[in-house]
Amino acid sequence: MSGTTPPKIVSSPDQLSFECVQKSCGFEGEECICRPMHFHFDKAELRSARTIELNDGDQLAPEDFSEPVVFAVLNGVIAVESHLSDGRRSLLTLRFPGEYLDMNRADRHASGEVVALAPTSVKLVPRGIFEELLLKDANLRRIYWRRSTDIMHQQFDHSSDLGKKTPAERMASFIFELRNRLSIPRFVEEFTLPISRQSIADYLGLRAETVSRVLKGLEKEGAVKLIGKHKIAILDFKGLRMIANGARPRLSNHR
Amino acid sequence: MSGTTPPKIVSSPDQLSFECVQKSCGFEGEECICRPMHFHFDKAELRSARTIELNDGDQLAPEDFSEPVVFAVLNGVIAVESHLSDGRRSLLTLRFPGEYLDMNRADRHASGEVVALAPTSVKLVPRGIFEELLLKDANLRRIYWRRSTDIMHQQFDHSSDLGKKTPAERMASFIFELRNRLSIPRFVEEFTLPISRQSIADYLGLRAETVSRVLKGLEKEGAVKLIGKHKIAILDFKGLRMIANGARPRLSNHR
DNA sequence: GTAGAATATTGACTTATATCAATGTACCCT
DNA sequence: AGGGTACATTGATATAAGTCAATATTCTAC
Repeated sequence: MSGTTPPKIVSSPDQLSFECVQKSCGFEGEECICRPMHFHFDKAELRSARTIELNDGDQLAPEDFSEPVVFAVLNGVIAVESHLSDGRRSLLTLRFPGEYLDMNRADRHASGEVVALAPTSVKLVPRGIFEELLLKDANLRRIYWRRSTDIMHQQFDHSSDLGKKTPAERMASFIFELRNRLSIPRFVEEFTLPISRQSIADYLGLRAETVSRVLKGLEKEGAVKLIGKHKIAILDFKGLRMIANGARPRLSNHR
Repeated sequence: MSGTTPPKIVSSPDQLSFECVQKSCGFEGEECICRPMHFHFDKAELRSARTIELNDGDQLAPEDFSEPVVFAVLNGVIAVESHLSDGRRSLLTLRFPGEYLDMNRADRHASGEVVALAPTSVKLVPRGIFEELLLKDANLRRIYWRRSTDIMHQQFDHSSDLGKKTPAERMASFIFELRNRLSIPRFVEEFTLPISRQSIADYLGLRAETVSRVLKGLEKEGAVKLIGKHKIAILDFKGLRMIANGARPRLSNHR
């Protein structure tokens, strides 16, 4: 019912922000269906919640975990990062604008640090306050429960990527994951890779060199087109989808 | 406050059942702290829920997903299983006795089938009924929310295993994961590997042959002892923990 | 606009683990 | 108890992706 028609954006904006995502989905305000959590985090009760600004590489401070919290990403990207004792780095999960991350001190100790992978602002809602709100608001509850299982299944998909897929297949999956989670609409052809090659590698269980080679390989295959270093366009949706699903016999990715 | 003292079990029972887990934790009834969800799934409101019996390899039937459900594992093991188009199999997540799995039809379509990896019984609670109960029961709610973030962080840990760990490190992590999730108490030395080598491999993103070799390697190192094919004892906790955390320089696992 | 630093790409080489194939062992059923 | 099937182990080999090192590109700050 919003009077506006979808704006004719063909490439998504560089800066990752909720407003951009919202705009690119073609709807506004309560009409925006792409990131439903955000609006609920924006309720009056939550407006008072502290907003934290982070730069690329910044870690959330320990004191931000002194009680269980829900982080709501307004713009940028955050990740849960873990390091093995010898320094190997993994990014266990990513959160984009409009998404949230449940954390508490014990969890953090177990699984890793929360870091920003770009200039980021997150709203920090104490878990207790959030739970009270959940109890009062059936609609929020419905959305939250729905979203929670979505997130779990995102993690499952990610495990599937890491467990048995080749680098090219992981990369193809990741490109679709980005497209979905950034709510890039159909009519947008090219969009920004919001994190560095190194971070992509650490998320996909690869080395940065391999990410480079695989991206080039996908480009040679005609599946995608790289525009500069940080933008990508999917040229062959079907082909890329097949690669992501492991349908292709094999993709020789080395040179 | 329970009058009973912990039974002197030194090896855990072969059959994976809630009663066994409960017994091996050394407490009984409401005193049993190891698997809190189970008792709540055992409430009067849920007793009416259908129980399904499955054999090793059985898939939950599509009609069991016609509405969103919570599966509560009473005994055995279930897994979410996915297959890439060329047949590669992954086990995305495991659920042991006392644990639960949220599923709905859409999820299932996205992430895979639910299968049993052993003779198993699961209680099938319609999501709607479960949510009503959650609203009424603050204690259940607390436990459920707590458990939900635990499960999420279990998935994170698993991603960390899959992303950057060597086969030996994954295996070491998995042994601890089993020990924890089966609530094997300290005084129990040996316990049963509840799933096949192939399933371990598919959960850890390895091949069955590699699992074999790695287990043998860990045994040679003196970290564990294999008793028959399905029991294992941890001999060197600290050493195994170091391997799991990637602290060891490297472990030559081939022959 | 240029210098310097950070990030990304490319190349040559190594090796861990997958693969393929054979053998061994456990378990189930009659 | 024994025969057959499924599961697990062991061995030999190939290769995908990691590693190390050099070069190129992009970004930032002055």
